[in-house]
Amino acid sequence: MPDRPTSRDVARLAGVSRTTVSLVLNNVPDVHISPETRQRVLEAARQLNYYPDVSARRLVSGKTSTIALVWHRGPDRTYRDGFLPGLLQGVTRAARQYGYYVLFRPIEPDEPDDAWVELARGRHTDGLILSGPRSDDTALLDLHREGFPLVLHGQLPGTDIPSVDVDNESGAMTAVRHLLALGHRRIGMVTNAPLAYTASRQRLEGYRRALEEAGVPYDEALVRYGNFDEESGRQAMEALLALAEQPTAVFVASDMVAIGALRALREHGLRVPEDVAVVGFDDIATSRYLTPALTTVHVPAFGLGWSAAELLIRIIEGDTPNETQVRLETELVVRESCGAR
Amino acid sequence: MPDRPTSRDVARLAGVSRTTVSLVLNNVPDVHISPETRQRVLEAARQLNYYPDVSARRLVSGKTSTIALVWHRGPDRTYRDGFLPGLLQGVTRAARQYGYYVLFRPIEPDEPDDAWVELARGRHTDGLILSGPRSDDTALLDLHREGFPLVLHGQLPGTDIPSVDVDNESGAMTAVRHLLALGHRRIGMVTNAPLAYTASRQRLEGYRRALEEAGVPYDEALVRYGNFDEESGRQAMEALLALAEQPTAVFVASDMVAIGALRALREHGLRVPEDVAVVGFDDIATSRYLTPALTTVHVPAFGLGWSAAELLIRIIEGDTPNETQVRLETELVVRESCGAR
DNA sequence: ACGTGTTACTGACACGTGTTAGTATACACC
DNA sequence: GGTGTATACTAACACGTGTCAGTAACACGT
Repeated sequence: MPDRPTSRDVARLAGVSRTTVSLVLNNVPDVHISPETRQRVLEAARQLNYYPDVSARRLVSGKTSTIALVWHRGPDRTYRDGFLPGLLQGVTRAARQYGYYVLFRPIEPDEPDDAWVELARGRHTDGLILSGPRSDDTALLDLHREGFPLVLHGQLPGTDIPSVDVDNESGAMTAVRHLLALGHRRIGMVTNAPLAYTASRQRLEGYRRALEEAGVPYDEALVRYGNFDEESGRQAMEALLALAEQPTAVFVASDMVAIGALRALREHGLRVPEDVAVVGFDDIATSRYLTPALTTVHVPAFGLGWSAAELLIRIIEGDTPNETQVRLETELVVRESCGAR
Repeated sequence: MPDRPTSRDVARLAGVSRTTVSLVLNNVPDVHISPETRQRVLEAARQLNYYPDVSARRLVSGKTSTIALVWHRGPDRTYRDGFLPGLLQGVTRAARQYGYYVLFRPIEPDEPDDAWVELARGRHTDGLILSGPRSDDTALLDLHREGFPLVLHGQLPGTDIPSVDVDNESGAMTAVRHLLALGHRRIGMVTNAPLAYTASRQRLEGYRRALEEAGVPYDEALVRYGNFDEESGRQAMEALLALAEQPTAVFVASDMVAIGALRALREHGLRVPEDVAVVGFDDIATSRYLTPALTTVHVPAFGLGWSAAELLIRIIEGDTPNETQVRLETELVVRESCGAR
């Protein structure tokens, strides 16, 4: 393995100083280099197959041109795994557009929650996107206070840390409005997760407001709580079916949980959508292939990734955006399970 | 934003030289530091919340402690997207275990195929995992010849570049053997992709060998070619159903393609598995939720990621493994579509 | 002849760390 | 009392780059 060429080698070959090499290769503006010299330097660099050492460049410039995506592995594994490719593609695409690299850093359950801080403190990256933030993370607040560029994917109530998320409440409203428009009045709900999760509370609130808007009284007996997975959906649906007055439609605020709900309905010999209509949330890849295909609320994974990265890079580059709390709209995807066709 | 503390600040506070700080914090062996001094240094570092600057460290040590996963976005988008989370988790887990970071670099269709070489040439990383390599990539061969650490995910016939892949042929054999054991003799096959792809050829070869082993003659009319997506599977199945003598079972070498095949069967009013048994390949997340649930060959995404990263890191650290062509075994997942239950 | 400005470059420093070679002291050994 | 050795540290260099201050040559107007 021959020694890597440095800018010194290029300078020697071109018969100029190292400074000139740097000026030419970086296309520094407002500096005069004769066309012949410029050409000689470029030719020498090409001939030696010279690539600048990014570590040295990082050290002297103080910029890493790298952002990191920190991925907390929580209990909602399945859903988030389906979400990752889109999000990551959005992040990397925006990063590339602005000339940044992307470091991917999952935090495994056996690691401390703040295992990611070294990325910031050790100058690994110029900024961080944190997916699935915890409010008890003091390191997070410290870094934000010190002005380190951060963007959250998901919400952290009570802070002004820039964040990107989907508009959960409006998404849930759209879903429930759709069921109301189809004539349903007795509409049950299964949440995606316990109410400790912000998204769960917001989706429930959307359900509530849609009912209110239509003049349908809110009935607590019709609300059950999912817990990310299929099994929790099955149990929640069982509970709703045990009611004296069964719902004619159910809004399940997570496709994964909805899969369990559909199974419970099938086990009870009930047809979807004829006997009970179902609408989900998330639009995971599987939903379109279910029988019946699941009507659901699409979450724009790519858009979230793109927005998060773009917002972060703006902050890094000192451009202070006037809106740092980005909420993307969802979209209702009508398939078979709601009975609209 | 106050200035970041450097090792010089720590040294000053602890009343020692910068060298001593480095020796203490890196726990350099075979060097004698008195317990009191050691304690003073650690205390000073803690007090200043000192983290070493990795760019400086990288520059002087010549090591980046980073590996990159290069992700070519090819035509098999859907399948590979489902594959990414597992692979990435495997890569990052192995990386963490050995103290490496992971840079994720997708190559978009509008980029040149060798857009990733700057990662190697510019000393961004100590080594690369390339997913979906192309054999016409001369930059790849150059780097390998120069001794740059590389591991391929997927195979590149005719080179000795270390690679990690699934044993496609044996996986296909297991699937077809299963159908043979269930009594089927007229077994069709739909490939996952055109035969230009190594994996397609290998899976077809597995089908062939399993038939041969059972004394069933190979009939070219029973073989059709998929092209990654659902629609190609539907068309291939249509063609098989148009045969005078229809198959009683079909091995579809891709779950995504199998979904299309199932749709064609449904459209023809045929029941699965009663009229036609189906076995897929890949075990994408959706397969278990199909109706009927798809029997398929599980591909260990996590294991592939883990193996690739571990192999790469071994190579980086100068440990020359005697086996550089890793082939992981698949596992048949029996569900409903094969009729074994 | 003189000052001014422009062009085309270069020398030297700085970034923050790891590491080698070296120094000063203390102590043991015959 | 000289030699050898272990202990506890430090001074100085190196990694490869970006950039600021400076310089030599030359043109130009008066």
